Amino acid sequence: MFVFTSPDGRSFEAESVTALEALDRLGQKKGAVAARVDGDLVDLATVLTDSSLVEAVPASSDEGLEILRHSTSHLMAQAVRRLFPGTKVAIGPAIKEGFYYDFDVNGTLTEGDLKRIEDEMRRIVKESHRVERFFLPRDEAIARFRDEGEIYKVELMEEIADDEISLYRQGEYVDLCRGPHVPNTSMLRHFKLLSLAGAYWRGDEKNVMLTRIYGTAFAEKEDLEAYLTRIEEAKRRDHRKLGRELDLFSIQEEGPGFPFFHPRGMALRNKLIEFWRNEHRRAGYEEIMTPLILDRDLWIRSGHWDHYRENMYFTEIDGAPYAIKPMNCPGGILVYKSQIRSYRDLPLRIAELGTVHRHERSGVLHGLMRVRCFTQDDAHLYVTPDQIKREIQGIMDLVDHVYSDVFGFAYHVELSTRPEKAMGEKELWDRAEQSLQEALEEKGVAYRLNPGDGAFYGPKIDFHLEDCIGRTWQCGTIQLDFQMPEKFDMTYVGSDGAQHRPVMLHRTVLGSLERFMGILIEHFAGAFPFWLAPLQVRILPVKGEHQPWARSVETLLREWGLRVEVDGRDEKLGKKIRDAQLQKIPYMLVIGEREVESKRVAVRERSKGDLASLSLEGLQELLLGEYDPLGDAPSLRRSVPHP
RNA sequence: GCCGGUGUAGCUCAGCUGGUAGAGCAGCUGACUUGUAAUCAGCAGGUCGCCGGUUCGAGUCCGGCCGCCGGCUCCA
Repeated sequence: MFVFTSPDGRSFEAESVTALEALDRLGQKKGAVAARVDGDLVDLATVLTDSSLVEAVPASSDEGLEILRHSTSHLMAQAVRRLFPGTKVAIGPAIKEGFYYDFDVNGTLTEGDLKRIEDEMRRIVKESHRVERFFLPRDEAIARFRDEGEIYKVELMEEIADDEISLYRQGEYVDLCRGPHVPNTSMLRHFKLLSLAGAYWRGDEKNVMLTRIYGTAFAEKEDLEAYLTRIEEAKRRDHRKLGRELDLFSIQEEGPGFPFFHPRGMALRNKLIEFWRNEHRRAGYEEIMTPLILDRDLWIRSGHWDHYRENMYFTEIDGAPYAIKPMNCPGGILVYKSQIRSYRDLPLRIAELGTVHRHERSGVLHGLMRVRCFTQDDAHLYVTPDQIKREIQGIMDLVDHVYSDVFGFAYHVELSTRPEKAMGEKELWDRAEQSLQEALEEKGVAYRLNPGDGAFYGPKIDFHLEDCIGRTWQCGTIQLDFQMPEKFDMTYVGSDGAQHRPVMLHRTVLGSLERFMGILIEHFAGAFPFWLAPLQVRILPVKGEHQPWARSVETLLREWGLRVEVDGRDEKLGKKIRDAQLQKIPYMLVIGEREVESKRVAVRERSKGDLASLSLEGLQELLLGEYDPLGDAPSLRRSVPHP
């Protein structure tokens, strides 16, 4: 006899039961899609052959959803196989917000086919097939799938070491799978196929391209609907859409990947730069600027020619070869080398808002997030080996301050290690990777390992931010580099009077102004905080005759250092308010007869609505009291001139 | 770069099975003189992404190229 116990302490004895029976007898059957037995996820049909702790996995839990989605991907594969005979199936996992399955279809699938596939899926659900696990000896399983032409599954099975292969059957459909799955196709109700995409077999562009179908599934209908609505809502925050609506920037056919910044976008960008300069001055950085175009030999020497050439643009000057810089480091290094450096100068923190050009493949361009010309908020730190960790941690603090304190972004950290085409010796890389890891662990920062994704000259810590639909983008980065100092024979004079080799840190905080602005736009849905808003105040005269006072107030607010304009159009107030709301301008100042007479303004805030009628002193207190990370910037003068 | 989709006025979109383009908003002009999310009327605006082909005739069909969108691969 075995004893089966539930987490809440109930238990019973039995000879042998299935997980489902156990859950039933422990009063936990309802809503379960699988069971957790002594910590392992298993099918409900699994026969329990030892005393164990048995727990239900409800469909709505994270694990339950994953199982539900995984099972739905199988359901989809079954439907595709029915509708498109001869289709070979590849891989179909659950992912963050749904699932996908990759197929090798004869001919092509189009979005119109998704509906048909969904209909077939519903038919299979109605047919109510049991989803059963069974095992075959490895050779037998391989032979069986090979006979059916399932070359992708065969390839996967050949890599499985076990003698027995785990398979699942639902109706006529059999798939290679570890499970667990829901016990019956009838449990799959609330799903939707979302999109169609190409995907390389095993993610390698040298392999054939398969057709991937993305979909999602939820335990409850409302959850699915809420998800679909959320995706729709999120699309309204898309920075490409808002960039056009708020007239921030544009990208033209004449320059794919080369954004044009309009006056409003420039106001935002310049404010961001001002903020950035302020933070870096405080953090002990100096600033330089280096040329966009430099002799090709420099890039051969730096290793870019060997490791980065396909991403570079080249040109010629008086018949001699030059390159447009894809990175700022070589230029920065020349500045370092322009004089003899002493250990007393270190750590040397030299920042540069460096505009770089990189040839990105056409299919990857994406609004401001992925462009071919962008300005990095770069900096290079030249340090002694024993300063490395402290400087790395200093940068991490700066990044966290900017992301968390100032903008309120959630972010995650990755440690990217030695790539395939790395420059330099492995021991140096190991040392560098270890330093970064130590810095992270000492700070207690949670991070993901991203193997093989380092820069060609060094490993890096990456800071990733999310866009409106949850895609993540690398923004900040800290790269530890032992290679360039060698290549360029960089030195400093130590206290011993001898020459020593500095270590170099490459880093960004925002990443690039372009990408960061994209994130900002999506994060705030275009409703920027007051200090960043391209236009902070719009003054709305009720009638034409109120314009003189409106203009006076405008002049005054300019004096205060604010970005302000008057809506002098011959329109009704309601229209002016509507337009200002749509432009997401933080404050509207309504000026009518009452205001002109009393020398006041009626203040409307974009999210709070009509606030109050204020005197100019009261207005100044309100506006200049708004949060501003630039603090007591001298441009904000405090006196109230009387117009 | 690869796979799928897509490309009509500044923006959002109509345009059936081929018969040389239409709406709303925005713009301009005029009237209205306006108080917290759209005043009314008129006018103007398009080589239908580009190139080529089929056809008596192409926005519509075919081919090539370019851009854009979603992925993949690659990256700040």
